[in-house]
Amino acid sequence: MTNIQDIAQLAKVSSATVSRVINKNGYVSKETKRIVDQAIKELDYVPNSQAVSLKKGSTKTIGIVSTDFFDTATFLLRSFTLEAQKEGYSVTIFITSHDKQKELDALEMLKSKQLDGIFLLYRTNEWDVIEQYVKYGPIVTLNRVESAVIPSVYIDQYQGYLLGLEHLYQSGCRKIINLYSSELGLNTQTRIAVFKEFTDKYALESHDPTLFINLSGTKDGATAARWFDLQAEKPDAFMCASDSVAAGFVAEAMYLGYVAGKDYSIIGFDNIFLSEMLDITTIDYPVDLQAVNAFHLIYQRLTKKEQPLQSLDFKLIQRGSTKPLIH
Amino acid sequence: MTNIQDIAQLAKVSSATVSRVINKNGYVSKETKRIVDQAIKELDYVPNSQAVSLKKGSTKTIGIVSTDFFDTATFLLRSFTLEAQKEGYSVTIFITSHDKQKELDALEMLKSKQLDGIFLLYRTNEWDVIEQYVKYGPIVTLNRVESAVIPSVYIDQYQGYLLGLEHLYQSGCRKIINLYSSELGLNTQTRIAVFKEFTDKYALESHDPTLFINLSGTKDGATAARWFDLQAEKPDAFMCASDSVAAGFVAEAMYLGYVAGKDYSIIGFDNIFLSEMLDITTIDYPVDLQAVNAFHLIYQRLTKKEQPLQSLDFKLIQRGSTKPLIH
DNA sequence: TTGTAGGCGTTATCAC
DNA sequence: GTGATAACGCCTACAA
Repeated sequence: MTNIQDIAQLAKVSSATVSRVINKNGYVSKETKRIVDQAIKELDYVPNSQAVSLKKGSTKTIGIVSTDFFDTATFLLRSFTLEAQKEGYSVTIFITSHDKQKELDALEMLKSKQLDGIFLLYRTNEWDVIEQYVKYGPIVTLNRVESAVIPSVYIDQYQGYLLGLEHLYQSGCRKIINLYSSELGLNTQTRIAVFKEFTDKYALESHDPTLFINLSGTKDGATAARWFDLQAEKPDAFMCASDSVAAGFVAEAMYLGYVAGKDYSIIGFDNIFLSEMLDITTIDYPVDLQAVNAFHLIYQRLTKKEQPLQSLDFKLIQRGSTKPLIH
Repeated sequence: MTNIQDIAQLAKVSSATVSRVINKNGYVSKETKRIVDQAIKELDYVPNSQAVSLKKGSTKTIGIVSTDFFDTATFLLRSFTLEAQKEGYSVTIFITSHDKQKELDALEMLKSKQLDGIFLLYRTNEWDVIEQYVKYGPIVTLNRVESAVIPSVYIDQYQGYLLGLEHLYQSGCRKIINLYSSELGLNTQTRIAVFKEFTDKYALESHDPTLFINLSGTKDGATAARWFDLQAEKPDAFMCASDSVAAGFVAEAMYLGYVAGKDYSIIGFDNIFLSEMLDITTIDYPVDLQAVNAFHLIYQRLTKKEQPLQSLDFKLIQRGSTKPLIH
């Protein structure tokens, strides 16, 4: 493979001069620059990035680590990568499949200098073991975490969730069921708390949260729809933890003969294409901005350059799966 | 940062010995191995992978390049990464957004040794410029391409598509409309040809293909459904290029009052969760195996180790969006 | 404005 | 079995 020496030889200069031309630093006369550029073109030369990395101590590569890549994770991956590319960084992905060792492998790459930083979407190891690695490079996470060393782009779903509940109330719903996701997640905890506040405020009927927990995919939504079908005394409305669940519910309910927005109301969460496709009211929040912020946090720590973080707001996207407001 | 010299010093041996211990090659006595391992543990040492890469001339990293990452592309990404991880490779992703330069940037990384190989999902540049890069490392693609140097894991949709058409015919449909995807794609060409054969065989009515071309997302499916609604003389059935299109059609048609499998028949393609969710008959083929094969092709060229490729078969997944067969 | 030379951290080929 | 030592390809003081 052609290297910097070959260029130096052909251009009849030293390798140092060639390096200066390539990196555009240090003095080099117009004429020699021309000759060197010519030689580079002639031999079709491009610097060996392994050598550059070794010398500079950075690979300009950031890892994105998750238990798996579905739904929102793929959107985050996409936005994060696009943002990283703008600054000349590459993104390499790590799927842990809930395997602690695999997550550690990725973390070790930070230590072995293969990665400059890590965006950890959904973790598997305990926080204290993950924190051990921040001394090797910046780690940013999506999870909510109280850590002095690991910043998070987590956004509290409190506001968004309340937005949905209020909308249901204003449109006349009085018996609302929550479809929660992961049992242990802090989001679920938040939702349970918010729902209690909400039912207290309007003196509404509450329900046992444990009956509708760990629902995350479209299949879980379909299961909930079949439950709905069997009830003698049916609830007014469903508040879902994700669009996937809402979509699964709506699709299955449709086959059972129930029309969303008429026979019952339902609200999703995330505003991905599923809710748009099935005309489901949902809560929107900027997933892409979350990813952009994650990159900026890492970039800041890497370069000391400040990059402003965008603030993230929830928005209710009103569609056909809920009734219009009562005035 | 602690390096191999530090270990050598602490263990009172030379760096060469330490290297032997780490790489498990060459002779080293049980006792010294013990001492060295001890020192490594004590200083929490891990080899700098940049230096290893430089020395060995490989980064154990493969790039996956696509215009974007949606739908099937994310499944391919996922399966490919899982397979690569098994052999100790990392995968870094490149989104070109149809920008030729961005695709070239990724290709250049092969040249600059940052990547050992590339899996090119959806290309942007012409094949002859892409072929220039195979001398720097293996490139495998998903597209169908007649190239001596770029192998493809493409599978001819002929069989799968015919499977769908025959099913429609056997269940009584006589006026069938095709919803094609990308105008220039070879898959579309294949489909148009197969459809002609099919209509000739059964002496059925054909239709102008250009009317239903470039349909790829759920929105395009919805548009087609609205067209269907407006027709005085309606077709029996729709054969779609993807589940996304079929799903968009079914969802929109539902809101317009048409029930799939009753008022019309429709078949998707890909068998992703969308078709399962909306109970749409579809054509299944193993996307994951395609990705696995892609990795194996790259791996073979990188290591000279043979890895058997799996054969890929189409399968009709019969669901509620088509009528039962007539006996 | 340009060249020399040392070093980034590792591996591999020699000797011993 | 083990230890010097020369690469791998590049960057960057420091000299000239």
